[in-house]
Amino acid sequence: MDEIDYELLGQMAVTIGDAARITDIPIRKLRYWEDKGYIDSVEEKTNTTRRFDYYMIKKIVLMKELLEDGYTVEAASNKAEARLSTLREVFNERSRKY
Amino acid sequence: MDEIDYELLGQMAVTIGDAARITDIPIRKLRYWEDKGYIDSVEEKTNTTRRFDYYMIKKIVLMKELLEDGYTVEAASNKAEARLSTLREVFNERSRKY
DNA sequence: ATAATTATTGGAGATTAGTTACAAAAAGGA
DNA sequence: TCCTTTTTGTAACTAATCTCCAATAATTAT
Repeated sequence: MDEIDYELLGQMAVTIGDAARITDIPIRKLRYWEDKGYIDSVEEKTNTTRRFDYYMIKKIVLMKELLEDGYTVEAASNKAEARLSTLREVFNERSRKY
Repeated sequence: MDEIDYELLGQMAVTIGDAARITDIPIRKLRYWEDKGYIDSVEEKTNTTRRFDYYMIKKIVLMKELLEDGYTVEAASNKAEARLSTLREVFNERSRKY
């Protein structure tokens, strides 16, 4: 009962407002990044409003650091993806089925 | 980069609608349980709407099983708390500060 | 310097999701 | 039956998010 239940974690996705607060990236910017394809929100059947899962929050935080370091948004996205590849696999395996 | 970041996880709380979907407990029932003090939503300064964190989702799922097993809501709540005590400690340590 | 590309931001108007509060209906036990 | 626990309904309201059209910065290229 100590380890994290990935089945549950995979289903826990936060709203864009919460994502903005957690990552300290404005809502407007998150939507822009999604428009451009740098980040993705979970596609759901039930919800019409966006949700961001643990992996994506992690990626956004990492992108933020890379941007402060001088990378372009695209480069930051690519580098973040590369660094989080193992985490992503875990999330792809146990992806939520709404 | 493989392990779960509890700082992040501690901040990822879902809406009541998502909690209902994830746990398969009706929204109305979740509110009733909260009214009675069997479960708690995170108190936030920013949000006026409820949020349930990983620990609470876990507790709700466990309560559901115990209820199906014939326990009363109160008993199920107590038993769930007991079983998840170590997980709760982790969440208390690294509680989110909104 | 001007033009083109990349990145960010604003706001109106509509929609969805969540809130409380009062109330009623089941279900279980003494 | 009576009392308590548990669950559910709904109305009226507030909060949060959505899309879409557009504008402004900032950076890079010619």
